[in-house]
Amino acid sequence: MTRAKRDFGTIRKRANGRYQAYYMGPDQGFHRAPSTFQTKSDAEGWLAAERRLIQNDEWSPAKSRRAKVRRATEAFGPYAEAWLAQREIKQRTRALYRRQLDRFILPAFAEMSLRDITPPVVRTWYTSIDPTRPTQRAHVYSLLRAILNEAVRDDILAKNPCTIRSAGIAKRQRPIDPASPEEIVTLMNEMPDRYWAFVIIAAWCGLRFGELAELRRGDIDVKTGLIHVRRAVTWDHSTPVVGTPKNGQQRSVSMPPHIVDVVSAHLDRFVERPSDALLFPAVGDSTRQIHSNTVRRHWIKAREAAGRPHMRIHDLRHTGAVLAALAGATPKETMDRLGHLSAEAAMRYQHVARGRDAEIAAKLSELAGY
DNA sequence: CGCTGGACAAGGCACCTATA
DNA sequence: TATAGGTGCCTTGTCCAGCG
Repeated sequence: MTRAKRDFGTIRKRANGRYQAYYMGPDQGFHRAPSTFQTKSDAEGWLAAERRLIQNDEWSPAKSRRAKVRRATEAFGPYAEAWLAQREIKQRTRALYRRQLDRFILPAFAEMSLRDITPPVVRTWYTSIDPTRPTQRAHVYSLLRAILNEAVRDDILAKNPCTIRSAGIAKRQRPIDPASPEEIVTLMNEMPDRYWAFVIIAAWCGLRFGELAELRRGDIDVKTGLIHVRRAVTWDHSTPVVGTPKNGQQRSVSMPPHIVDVVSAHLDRFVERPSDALLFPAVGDSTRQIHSNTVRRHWIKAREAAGRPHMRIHDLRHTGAVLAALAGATPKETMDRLGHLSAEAAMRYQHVARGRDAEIAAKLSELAGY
């Protein structure tokens, strides 16, 4: 029986002619190869591989690695179900993930073992998802990546096979294209007069639809020109739900002086006296908030007339943000006005405004005859 | 019968926080 | 500063009921 001592590990020839290898691990424990080897060089190869793991700091006791291999053959389906069940997320997000799993992810991967989900497999799957729905595609990809990231953290996978660059980022489809002051006037005039103030407040003060729909007489201070945005309405099926504005940010927005008259006339003509009377109530029920589809129906006609057939109601808010920036508001001031929490959101409008400013400067030069 | 307000589901965009 | 992981809300398309 020979026993060759080496600089890493030991190889021992057994009586039956096979070779056995073992070494002392970083954990100071004794680790033997799971089986003996036919040749000495096979044993050496095993030792070299173990040593590389230690050097790369990827080593773990062989026993637990075997457990890992077993778990890696676990099917994706059950793993994903457990992942979703254990996640602490909002009901709404859970429902979203459920749909995405059922429609896009499980049909492709449910039966596969985690180990068999390789980057090429993911790539092939990714290209099979409708690219004309980029937001959905990015979201679904993100979800798969998040689940497999958990498998990495669980030490089931060494690396996440979702390696497509930027695939999880949903780019905005349309550039921010605010309405000009002239277009705002046209849009307003093309709407029924009970919505004039709606358009003008959205465009010049940048309120969200849900904030406008929940505005009440008491929120408007004609004297100081302030609109207090304290609440917003959302819809749970057919029931209006009143809460704080998105991000929980209450704020007060100054009306530009030129719109105060329109707003004040609106209060006189269309709003009931009590301070909790809605500015834009549902038709036929003054206690109920207007439904977005009701405004939209008129909006679609108005935007055609204004030559902006693709403009959405929410784009009026963008308009408000860009106009503020154009008027010289700093990013911080724009944030406060719009109720943003992050500077990035405000900066987007600042950029658009800078582009506009350059346009205006160019027009001025034209006027001057250059 | 066309118009209007409204319900509803699904998709998309806006915007956030944490973290590397 | 970029990316990942979440969450909220708006838009779109379609269908339906009530009404003049």
